[in-house]
Amino acid sequence: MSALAEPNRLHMVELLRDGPLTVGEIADRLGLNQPQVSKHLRVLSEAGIVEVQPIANRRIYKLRPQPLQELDAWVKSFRRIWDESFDRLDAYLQELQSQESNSKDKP
Amino acid sequence: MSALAEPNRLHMVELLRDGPLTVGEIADRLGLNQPQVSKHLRVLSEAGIVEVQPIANRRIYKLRPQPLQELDAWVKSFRRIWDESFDRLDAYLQELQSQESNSKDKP
DNA sequence: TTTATATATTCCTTGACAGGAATATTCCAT
DNA sequence: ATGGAATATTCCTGTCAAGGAATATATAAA
Repeated sequence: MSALAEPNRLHMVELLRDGPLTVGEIADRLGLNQPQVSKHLRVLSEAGIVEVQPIANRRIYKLRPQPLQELDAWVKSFRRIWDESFDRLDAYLQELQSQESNSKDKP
Repeated sequence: MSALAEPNRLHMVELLRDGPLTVGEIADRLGLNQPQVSKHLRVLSEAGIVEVQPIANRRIYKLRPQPLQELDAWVKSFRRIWDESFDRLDAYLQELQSQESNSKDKP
């Protein structure tokens, strides 16, 4: 997840959403110079977010599905927070209160 | 998204998935000391991921739905990458090739 | 075999950020 | 009013990561 925290890398991922691209193309479209793009792609690659296929001179990068699927699953685990109106604040307040009275009752 | 990049903060968010919690409780369950927890919560709060409700002495933190919804939407925009078998590598290779012959034809 | 193109790597510097320790603040209880 | 809990803030320090410039590597082209 920290690989996606860097803004330029996030942009790269969004670029690659529309299909594979070459290092140079990414650099062009994002207005970055080539070395930084290579470095960022290296990070994305080591995070498993991206994979590379060498074609002659160039290297074509494309997204790997798995990490996105995992992220999707992770986000889904929060669904009930907005699906049902999931507040639990009232419940929690009572919980707190009962804890306090417990510790008062048995000093 | 960079707010979630920090491992402890990610853990906090996962903790809060099960309901609101107090600063002290978060510190206990994650084995962190209180000042760091407050600092991380501040970051999460400024990122809009978390909101606070003061109750007497304590501050109860809970998740806000919106950022998670947005993240969900973002991830969904990548669905076709694994829904349909979305490779586009072949297409892209031909694209590359035609570009090259173009630049050769008009020197 | 030399030259050019595409990409990766290294070195350096700078800025941001996390953790630790100490302190400030706020509220409750006595 | 005073002491004590719960939380926030500040200061300091070390670490790490990003960007720039230069260079290395590999492949194609001449």
